[in-house]
Amino acid sequence: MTETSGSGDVHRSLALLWDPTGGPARGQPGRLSLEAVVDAAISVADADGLEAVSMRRIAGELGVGTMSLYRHVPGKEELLDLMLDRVLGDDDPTPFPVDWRATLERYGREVWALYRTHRWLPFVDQSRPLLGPRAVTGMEAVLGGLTDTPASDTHKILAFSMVETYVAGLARVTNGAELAEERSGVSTEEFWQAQGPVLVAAMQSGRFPRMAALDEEVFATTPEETFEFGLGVLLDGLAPRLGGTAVDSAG
Amino acid sequence: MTETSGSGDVHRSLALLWDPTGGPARGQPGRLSLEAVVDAAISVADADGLEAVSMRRIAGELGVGTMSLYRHVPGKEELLDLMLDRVLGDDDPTPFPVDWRATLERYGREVWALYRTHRWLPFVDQSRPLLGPRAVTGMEAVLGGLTDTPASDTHKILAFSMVETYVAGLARVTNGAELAEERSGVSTEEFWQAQGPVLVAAMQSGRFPRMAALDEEVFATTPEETFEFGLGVLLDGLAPRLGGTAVDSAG
DNA sequence: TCTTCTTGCGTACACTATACGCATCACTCT
DNA sequence: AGAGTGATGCGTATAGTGTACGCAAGAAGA
Repeated sequence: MTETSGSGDVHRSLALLWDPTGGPARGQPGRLSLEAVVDAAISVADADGLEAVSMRRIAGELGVGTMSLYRHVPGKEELLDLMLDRVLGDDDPTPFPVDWRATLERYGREVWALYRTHRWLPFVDQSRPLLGPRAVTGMEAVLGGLTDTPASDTHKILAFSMVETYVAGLARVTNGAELAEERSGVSTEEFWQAQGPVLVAAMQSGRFPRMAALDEEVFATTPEETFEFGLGVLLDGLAPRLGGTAVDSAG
Repeated sequence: MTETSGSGDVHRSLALLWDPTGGPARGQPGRLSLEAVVDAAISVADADGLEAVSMRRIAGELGVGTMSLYRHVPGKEELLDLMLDRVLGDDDPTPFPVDWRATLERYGREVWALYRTHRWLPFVDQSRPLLGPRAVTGMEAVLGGLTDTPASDTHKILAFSMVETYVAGLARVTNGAELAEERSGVSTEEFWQAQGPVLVAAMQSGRFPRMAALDEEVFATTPEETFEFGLGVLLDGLAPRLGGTAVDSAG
């Protein structure tokens, strides 16, 4: 699976993000809308993955010509940015408790759930995130939950984005494995078994004693278990930097 | 930037990874070799990024016909897998100290350095990692450094891959921003300034008081500072699970 | 020498994004 | 009502992608 880039024309994308009003009421009304295009793209991505999202496919899904899409979206990169902001959800989030640990924990779980629902999401490049209204709203809500820590704003942002980065990375691995399984028809188990013979030979060579001694079930950890482990590590590691108090738990 | 997938024909790739011998000495000797193809691909990726790595481009770089590459590599996905194992370096790594914290710290720094040297690397999908000889060698070395912890093998692997996942995620963001800057000619600063007007308007709306109150320099953290923060958090968070002792440091 | 096997590669096909230009139609102004 | 304006939908064309197929050339074994 190959990475997909966002961020084309910044001004144009921002305008579409913050001002989705239907434009001037001159000329033909138009049966196609920006919202319809973005929604169709998300449907395709949810159903068949990010690499199935092509302009032809979206247009076909909507029953219009391919180039008609370009009347509402500057290009594919901008479309991806719009998809990102769209899936963040419409409604105002329920406020976070004023408790940095509970806030970051809930935020981590929400992001994880979101990335698991839209499995293409962690594969969209976010190195230049366009700040849409929903993204800003969500960030504002998280900041509201972090007001109980004496840490600097810089540390708050660092903590916030570290949770995001880790969860996105884990979701990439998890979703990638699932999608590869569905697409190739080769299950993850079969995939590792296919590597078996070579690995067995390597193990028997005696060059990798510690790897050879590993129990097989070591790699059987479920995504949810991995996520819980990781989230716990993050919160415990952030504690000395945000809480000023001792570590709360261990697992 | 769009995500690139590895993992095509597993058996074929594994054979190429572990047995790069030149094949039977029948027929024409052949001036092209697997190693040359992989090296050329890495050169292109280092110079112009992952999306510049096309079969035509690699062939052109080697002065051969495009389809000649397919005599040595089953396809592009397999080529990416081979590139991955190749950049892990040839030589045996210097052994890790028997100290889980020092080991994971050094491992994290090495992975970070590697991902920063080959900036395309964190964009290659690793959800189905092919275990090449160099990858196995590296993992064996890390396991050797983790023998001082009473934690289970499962927890060792979890800790190990958590460092990998986080560093890869951070490198994706960092490298992605740099590459976008070089490719588009729009600097990161200009990019954020382009978002300025819209964001200022949003801030002045009063709907985002906490975001509006953020100091500007909050987003000026350098990649290295972010990495150091993250690595410290990880090690501190892993301590109660691996060390059985109290937290060592805070920053 | 003749057969066999391998390499190199030209051509073709099915995809991708998107630049350009034209016909169509609705609304606004005269 | 009629003319003018401007946006919409979209057909065509271009430049790129990965790769299946088949053929010519040449070296080693029989």
